[in-house]
Amino acid sequence: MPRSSSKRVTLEEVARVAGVSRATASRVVNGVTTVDETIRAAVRRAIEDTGYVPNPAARALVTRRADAVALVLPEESRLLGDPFFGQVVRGVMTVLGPSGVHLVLMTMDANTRDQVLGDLRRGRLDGVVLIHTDRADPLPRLLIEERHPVVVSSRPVVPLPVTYVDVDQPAGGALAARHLASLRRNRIVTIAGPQHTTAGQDRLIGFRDALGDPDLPWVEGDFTRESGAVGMAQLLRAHPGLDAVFAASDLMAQGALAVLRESGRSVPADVAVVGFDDSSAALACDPPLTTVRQPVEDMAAEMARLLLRQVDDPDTPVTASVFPPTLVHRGSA
Amino acid sequence: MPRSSSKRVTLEEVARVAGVSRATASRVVNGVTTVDETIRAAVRRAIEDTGYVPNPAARALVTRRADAVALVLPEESRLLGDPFFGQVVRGVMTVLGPSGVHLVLMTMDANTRDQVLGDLRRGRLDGVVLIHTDRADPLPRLLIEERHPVVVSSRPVVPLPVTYVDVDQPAGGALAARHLASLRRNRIVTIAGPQHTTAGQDRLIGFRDALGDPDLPWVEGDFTRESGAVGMAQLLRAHPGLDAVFAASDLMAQGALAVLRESGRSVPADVAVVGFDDSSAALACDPPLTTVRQPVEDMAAEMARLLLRQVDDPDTPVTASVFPPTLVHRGSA
DNA sequence: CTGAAAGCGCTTACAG
DNA sequence: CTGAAAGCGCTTACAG
Repeated sequence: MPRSSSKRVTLEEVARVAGVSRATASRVVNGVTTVDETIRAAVRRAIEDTGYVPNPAARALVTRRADAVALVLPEESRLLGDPFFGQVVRGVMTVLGPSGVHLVLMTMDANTRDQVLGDLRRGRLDGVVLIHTDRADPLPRLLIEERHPVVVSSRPVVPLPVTYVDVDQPAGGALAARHLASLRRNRIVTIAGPQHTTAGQDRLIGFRDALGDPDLPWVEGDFTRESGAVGMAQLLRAHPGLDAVFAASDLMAQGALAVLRESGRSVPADVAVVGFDDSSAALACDPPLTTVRQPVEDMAAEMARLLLRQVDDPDTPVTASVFPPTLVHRGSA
Repeated sequence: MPRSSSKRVTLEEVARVAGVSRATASRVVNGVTTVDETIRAAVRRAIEDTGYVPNPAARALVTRRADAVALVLPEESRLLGDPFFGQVVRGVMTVLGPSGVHLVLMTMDANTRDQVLGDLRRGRLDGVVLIHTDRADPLPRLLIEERHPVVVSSRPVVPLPVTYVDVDQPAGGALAARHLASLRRNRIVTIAGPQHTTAGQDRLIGFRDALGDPDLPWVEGDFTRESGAVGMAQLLRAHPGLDAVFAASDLMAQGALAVLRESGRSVPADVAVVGFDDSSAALACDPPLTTVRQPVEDMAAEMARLLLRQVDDPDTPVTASVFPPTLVHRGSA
């Protein structure tokens, strides 16, 4: 039973109680296997008796490990409170928790870049997971240059030797395409995501290729509801006879749905609609949205795993981990 | 301009470059005011030139400060992804960010208690903010006993000398009561929260007192949608003529709304409904819910502030910080 | 397999 | 106002 000692117990005291050197006590604490069994037992008991807990600062000073990594989310307003964010945090935590590594939460604002770099340089952070970094953000490149462990949440637009985790975006587009084709729709259009993002590009490519229609009508949105509405209106004007639309995000699908309703078309009878993300918006839609789902929590866990691996071995080669999307069948298509 | 030195720069080197002792260099770094202006400038320049960043582990070893606090959320599944959670994180971050204190995120599971206590004991964490701790949870008491800085998110049910932040719950109940009274409703009922929580008790008390009706019909729910539905059905059976209901949570109000609709009553024409929390559920309701709002983000910021104060001075007296609720007027009442 | 010793990079009484 | 020195609590070559 640990003594409720008011004084802080150090390894020194454990060594004294166990009748060994501080070095040996340290070895037992750190699970070095070469220590004699009897001695090990004595040290164990001493630890129990004294209620010893190692001082992480002292340890970090020599090991140069903080046992803490940062999770950097876009900007305050955007993701916090979004269920997507909750899934990311949960996924990361499932792998960090057991390892005792601290999850330090940050949002990307003016000083976050400096703080992250500073914390990494001074060894206050071992690595960082970057969620949805803007393509113009210099942070990933800076981190790579300084050789800090980092994992990003999607394939970078500009080629960069960085480890990332992503959903198979083209496959997601293809999933939507095949579903609409199976419904015998043949006047299909799409509201694509921003073409300066890989998600935007790849979902469009995958969708178009699976359809085998190089002339597929499409407009570009920016993933927001508003852009979905605008895009839908445009498409309706140019192709009044359309009978199916794939929106590269649930929010855009939601915007499209509203415009379709205003135009007097019913979903899915007149027009089938498929979204992307399986966000909370998908369920809020009327009818609920058929959509392409990415396994966010699993992906986040994988990001944490890949990061920890880099922390353990800085020479771990850069890798990409790509997850298969699935189609969630609901009322809209 | 900082040299991009490959070697880690220590205070030792700064001192050498500036031609002073390590002690003096340290004083400049830490903003000690008694240092001669000329010397201070020299050290500043040396820091610039060398690109020095202090090693937090070394500093922590002597100052016994981790400059990190934990935010402990209920359990994985419940809060993550809830907008409420996003507001809490944001509020805490607004005060932590500028001070450079790390926000370590944890959820309450089997080993969280041990981890928090361990991290606090070994100085890896300076303090902890506890959100919605279960009343049976021994953690708050343990933290107090070991004199660790802690702030909890609502008044504890069992008296405990702990600093907390809460909304004025009775005032919230009163707000709902006065609003319904102003609508000339006179067959008012309420679905109260769990009576083993202070929120549950106080919202009921405030509501009943403001109404001045000791015989107010009420049932007890557990804040969930399901319990709201069950409670509404019960009340409807006993008081078919009711014309207003106050639910102590938006979720319960949502459950009540469904039951009212099934019973053929229209809201707010036949029955006025008021909820509590102003959660996302309030907006998802049809009609959107009139509800009592608590300033979650401000409250979270205050929790962080109170925690930091305790960290700075362990003898800071225990305090309570109570925020006024407001009524958000929407369609349901 | 074990121990004596050096060293990680700071801060802070204590003198002067 | 400044510096020499001790000390924070560990880990880890290096001998033996």
